[in-house]
Amino acid sequence: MLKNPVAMLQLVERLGNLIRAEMRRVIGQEGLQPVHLEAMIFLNQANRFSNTPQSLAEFLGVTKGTVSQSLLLLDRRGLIERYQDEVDRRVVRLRLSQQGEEMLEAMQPASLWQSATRNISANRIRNGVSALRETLYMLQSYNGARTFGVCNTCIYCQRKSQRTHHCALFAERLSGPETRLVCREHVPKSVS
Amino acid sequence: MLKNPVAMLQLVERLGNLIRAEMRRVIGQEGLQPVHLEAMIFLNQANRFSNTPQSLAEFLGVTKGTVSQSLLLLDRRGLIERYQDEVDRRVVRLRLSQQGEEMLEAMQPASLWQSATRNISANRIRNGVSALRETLYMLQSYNGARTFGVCNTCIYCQRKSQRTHHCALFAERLSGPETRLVCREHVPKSVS
DNA sequence: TAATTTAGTATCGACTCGATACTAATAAAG
DNA sequence: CTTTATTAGTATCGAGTCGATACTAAATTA
Repeated sequence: MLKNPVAMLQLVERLGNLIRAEMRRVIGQEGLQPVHLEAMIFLNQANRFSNTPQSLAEFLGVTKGTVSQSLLLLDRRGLIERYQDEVDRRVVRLRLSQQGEEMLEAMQPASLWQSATRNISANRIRNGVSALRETLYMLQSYNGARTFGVCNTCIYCQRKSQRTHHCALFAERLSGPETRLVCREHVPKSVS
Repeated sequence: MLKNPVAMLQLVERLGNLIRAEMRRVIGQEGLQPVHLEAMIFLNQANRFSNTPQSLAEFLGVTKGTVSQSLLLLDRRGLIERYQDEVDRRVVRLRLSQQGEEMLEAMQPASLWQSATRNISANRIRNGVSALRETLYMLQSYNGARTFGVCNTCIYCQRKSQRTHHCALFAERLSGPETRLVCREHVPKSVS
């Protein structure tokens, strides 16, 4: 019956709602919904093993049928491109279109948050990030959800030289920039 | 271009999505949506100055038209009761019905979160709560949103004796339990 | 007394979302 | 090899959200 964890939950819920409301405000005039912005943010960060409808559905926590509808809309609006995978011809690959990238760049969804956190001490934020991250990992492990972290925090990521890395799961080479992208197969190095 | 605040934003977004997905799971078989659960949680905590459709709309960050629809559904399901205010006959008062209270009690929406935070040090959680709270206050002040805090953290709440408090805004007496309810007119005592 | 504001409801259209049913490509089993 | 799963994705349906708009009725202001 600890009170602080409940307080944290309510803060996260309330902040989440405010973020969604802010998304609605920013994106509403484009005729989009919050989930569309979330999808675009994900596609902007997903690596080449994770830029599929299935992966996006897992990230958003919705069914593949639902995500298929949202992708239809984003495609109609010209914000994403869909193309078939060459190896496995069942899978569809997704990427932001030029227009999608420009829109995402233009609306800067994090700017308000940046202002809001400006006067909070770096140490307090670090502590907050740490507590939230740990909670997230626990919640994800409870329901078997993926962590969707970036490669350089993943147990499968091995540094080969100054500039090249290697993914032990997919057995493929990773460039430096690629190690900062989000992967659906991510397994966190340590749960600290 | 600080990285930690962005990390915190992404964590809050992701946790918010997971909480919504969990809500869907818990409440889906009742034929309800996440927003219905949020409304019920709010109504369970709202004080007698804040238990109205307007107040709920502001809390949820949606329009009064939208909230009116959700209330219609909750009413049809017998989870809330609506009654007219005696003084101002335009306003509708809301409260959970017996059945609504029982349902809310039964599904314990915070239980998974309690488990997830069990092994995090109290100090780290305190820091996290502090950072999140400050961010929330900043975001709320930016867009003029209400803080929706409990009376005993509000500048208008004055302690009269051991057991009775007084609200300087509404100029009314508050019982002890009432000072732990959420108010739409809440103004935080300090932004620390 | 008239004009304005406020609280709430009703209706419409676009979209989400889960459920179900489907297609097509791949993988597994015999 | 062929048959049988399994997997990735799409299509369709119904209930509901959500903003926008238009409305009613009560309260407030002029």
